[in-house]
Parts: sequence; C-alpha cells; structure tokens
Amino acid sequence: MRRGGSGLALAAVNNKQIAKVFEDIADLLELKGENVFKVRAYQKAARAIEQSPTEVEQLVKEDRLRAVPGVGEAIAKKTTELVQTGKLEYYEKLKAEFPPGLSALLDIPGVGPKTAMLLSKDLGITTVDELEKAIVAGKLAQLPRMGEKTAENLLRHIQALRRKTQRIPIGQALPLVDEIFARLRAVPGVRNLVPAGSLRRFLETVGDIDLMGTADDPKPVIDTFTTLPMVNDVLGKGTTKASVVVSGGLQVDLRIVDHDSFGSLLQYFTGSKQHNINLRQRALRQGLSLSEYGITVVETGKLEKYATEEAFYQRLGLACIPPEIREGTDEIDRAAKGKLPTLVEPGDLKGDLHVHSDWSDGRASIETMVKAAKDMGYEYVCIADHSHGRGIARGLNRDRLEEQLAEIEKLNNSVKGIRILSGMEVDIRSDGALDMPDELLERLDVVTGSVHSGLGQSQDQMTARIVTAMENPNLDILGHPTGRLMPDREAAAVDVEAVFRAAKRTATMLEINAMPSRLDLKDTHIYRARELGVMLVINTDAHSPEHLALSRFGIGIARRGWCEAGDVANTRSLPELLKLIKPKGKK
DNA sequence: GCCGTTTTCGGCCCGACTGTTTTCAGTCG
Repeated sequence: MRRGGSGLALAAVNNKQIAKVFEDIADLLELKGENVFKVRAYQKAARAIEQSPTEVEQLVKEDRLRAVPGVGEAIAKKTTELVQTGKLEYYEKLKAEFPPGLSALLDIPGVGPKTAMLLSKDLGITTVDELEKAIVAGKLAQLPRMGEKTAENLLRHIQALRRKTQRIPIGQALPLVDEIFARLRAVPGVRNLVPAGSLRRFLETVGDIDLMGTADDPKPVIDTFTTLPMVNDVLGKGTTKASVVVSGGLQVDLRIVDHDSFGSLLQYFTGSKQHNINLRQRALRQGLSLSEYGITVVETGKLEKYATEEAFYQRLGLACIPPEIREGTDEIDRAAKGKLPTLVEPGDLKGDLHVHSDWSDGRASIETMVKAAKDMGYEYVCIADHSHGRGIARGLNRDRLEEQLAEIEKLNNSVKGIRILSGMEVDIRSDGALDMPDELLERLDVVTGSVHSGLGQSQDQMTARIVTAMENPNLDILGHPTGRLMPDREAAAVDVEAVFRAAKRTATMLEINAMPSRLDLKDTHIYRARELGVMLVINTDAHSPEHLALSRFGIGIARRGWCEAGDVANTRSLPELLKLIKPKGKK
C-alpha cells in the first residue's frame, strides 16, 4: 500500500471500497429520482464487484473488467478511474448535489427515496436525529401521505435501528438452529425442516434466521416455536408463520407450508436475491413466471406447484443448483450447460491434518484425539502441535518433538483402523524462517506453517514473510492464511494474489481453517485459489475431540468457493495424499 | 446503465404489505 500526501500517489482500492462507491451512487441516484433500472444497474455492479474473486485492480491491469457480470462500458470506465486515481469525479459531483448524511435516512425501514426527499425539501431534515426530533415535535403529520401511524412506525424503526445487533457469525447461528430443530422435530406430523436464506447459502455471517418446514397441521409447530425456552419476544404469530426474537437479539422466522408447494417456497426464500432475479429473467424467456407459489405458464395462466427444489429447477431445464453457489454470478448459465461443479461434501473427508493435543495447547491426549478422529470415520489424522516459538501454547522444542514422534510411533502400533501422521504447526517467524530446524521438519509427515505473531507488519513485509516460508521445501501447508479471528481480529495485511501464486509455484497447500471463528480463507479466496490451481486442505485446528466435527464449517465455506472433492487434499486416500506431499523433495 | 436463442432498442422479477387513499404510491424482501 502506498501512502503519501501528493494526489499523484496511487491509492490501493479494494473491491469492497469500489462496491461501496457504486452503492452510494445508487442511493444518490435514487434520491435524485433517476430511472430505477439505472439505479439497479449500479446496485448489481456493486454486488458483483464485491463478490469478485479477483481484485478489481488486477482486472483493470488485465483489461478484463467487462467480464464481471453487470459491468458495462460506463461502469468499467468509472471503475478504472477509481482504481487509477483513487477518486471518481462523477461520484464527487453527485455527492455535492445533496446534503451530507441524507442517504443515511434510507437505512431506516419504511424510508425510501421519495420519503427522504420529501423530508429534506419540506422540513429540512437531513439526518436520522433531526427526523427523530421532528416526529417527537409532531411535525410529520403536516406532510402529504404522512399520518400518525407512519410517524409512530418510523420512530419505532429508528429506535430499533439504534439497538440493532450486528450480523452474527454462522458458527453461532447454526448450533442455535440445530437446537430449535431438535425441539420442533418432536412435534407430530412435521417434516422437511431446513434453514433458508443466507444461513442455507452458508454466508459467514447472518442478519436473521429463516426457517422452513412442512406439516400436516402447522398450528402445534407454530405454538411450540413461539414458546421455545430461548425465545425472548414474539413479534408476530399467525396460522402459517411466526417471528420471534431469541436471547441475543437475533430474529428468527419460521414458516410452515403444505408439503406440495415446499420446493418453490424453499427456493424463493433461499435466494440470493440476485440469483432469483436472474432465474426469473431466464424463465420469462421460456414463457414461465416464477413465484414462491410455483411456476405459472404465462400463456395459460396455469400455476404448477413443486414439492421439491429439484423438480422446480428441472422444469426450467436446470440441474438443482447447490444453495451455496446461488449468488447470481454465472451459476445459472453453468447449470443450463450441465457444467455445475460437484461440490465437496462432508462425507468426502478422509482425515484431518491439523489437530492439537495436550502436548501443546490441546485439551486431550494424542490417543483421545486419534480415537475421536477414528469415530469420525477418518482414515488418517495428523497431530500438529505448536512449535516452541509459541511459548504461551506450550510449544514443543526439538527434544519434546523427538519424544512425541516416539509416542506417535508407539500409538500407530497399538491403535488400529487409523493412521496417525506426525506433524507440527510450526511458527512462521517475522522474517519468514520456520521455528524448527529443517533436519527435524524433514522427518515429519506433514508440516503446517502459520503466522501467529507480528500480525501488524506491513503488507509488503507480511507477503514476503509468507512467501519465504512457502519456499522452504519442508512446508506442506500454509495454516490459517490471513489470520482473521472473528469477531476481534481483522485479517493481516497480505497480498492474497501474490501468496496464492507463490503457493502454486512452490506446491504449497492452503488451509481452509474450519474453526468457525476463523474461516479466514474466505469463499472468494477459495474460488480464486482453485482458479490458479492451488491445492486446498480442510482442517479443523481441533484443540479438543468435539472440535473435529467443526469440519462442517470448512466444508460449507469451501462449497461457497465452488470446491470439488478433487480440489481438497484430504479427500484423498492416504497413499494419494502422501503423493501430494512428496513432490516438495522431502525425505 | 446493462444486455441479447425474438431485440444493438426496448425492455429490465414478483408478490405483499402498509397507510393513506377513494384507486394507489411507496417500500420491502
């Protein structure tokens, strides 16, 4: 990243920042009363750019910007200006047309562009605080189409907005859903309980939870749901759906429908929004109109119901698209051409290559961890304790590592049905050196290298440090590559593209760390790594036997990155896995 | 502003709710 006071300095602009500019532009154009389709074009481009697995800076360099869906001539030109100069004149001019802060009014549910402009023009309101004061002073009712009820609702929404809880990580949401479902399954006649929305698509955080199900009689299911022990507040309760707030402030919606229309409903509520828009656009060309109720043949007006998503997609000439990739990129085209990936599944994993024991900071003995791995049905497991640089984690020095190797050998003779691989999660020191002599690392089956200290290094330093480590022929896997720890620690400044290219060159695998607080190799990272032909590995970083089951999170995020079993090293049988490690010239 | 298995122009997803209306505009998911 370059710094400097001069306007000539090139600003590094990341995808998120570019997307934010286009979202802002969409808001401002909306306020301006521009053509809604133009507004939507900016919104669509913003989303596509945010989700782009490749940094836009890279795309500009390679002149591939137009390949991003929704980016045409005008937006490509603006993006290029933004990347090259760090500024966008069009945006600056547009912003100057409105009082600052006005678009923040759009965050209030119930306030759209028309209302925001009305408030600004007639009452001079440009901030949320001013709006609140005006409502309390009873000034709102004098405006056209604004009654007492509207004022009351707006006030409530403003207050709710202030205490709104943040999106919660999927690592917290999923166990909560498990618990709710366990209780709802006890109700007779209930079937098909599944989460929908962002949770089903396995987004790393969710804003609320949508649950779906079918039942012979919805009433007892709804009743059970609204009286669950974790429910703090019931927002609404009807014959087929209910909304509650659970402890922690998270909203959970449950919808119970007939068995025969479940497919279209689930499809609709799974989203994503852009996926559904694209799907409907395509359906219209086939003379079909889609809704949550089913598929309507436009010509005859006849509604067809679908009990399963498979049948729903099939009617449109498509294979059923896995929820994790329904993000409105090119998944529909791929489905139409029969070129959907066969995504990796939990049952594909044959081992875990990053497991700690009580030799360092794990909570269980090697034997206990190994038996737990065997219970998972694994063929192999790799003990990877910390190196001594991690003093706080009781990292192993060379003597204790020697002892541990002897212990593993002993256990391999006594424990049957699973192979214990020797390994280590060795610290990558600040200069890129590994925290254990090469002659010892050479003797290990699998070596994972991780950055645990000096996380504040500059991007150039951090990138060079990691690349240096990967150039060590003894390093097989780069552990938790960006170091993000939710919710407190941001990813380290690292040039992901450069690291991935170095991984390819040095045949180093990248770890998809399944620990829900990490998941630091993100969906877009995974997609890009695959594109570059980098081998991935899904590990849990388990510190106790229960942690081994967290692999579900690694699988979920890998699926969002379009990962197939072949992209993941630990879906291979042991001999095949060892072949992947060999080419680095060890032993 | 984007985009093309009818189109380089003329379209652009769908249904529901709310509050204010006397037939609907605005907003949401």
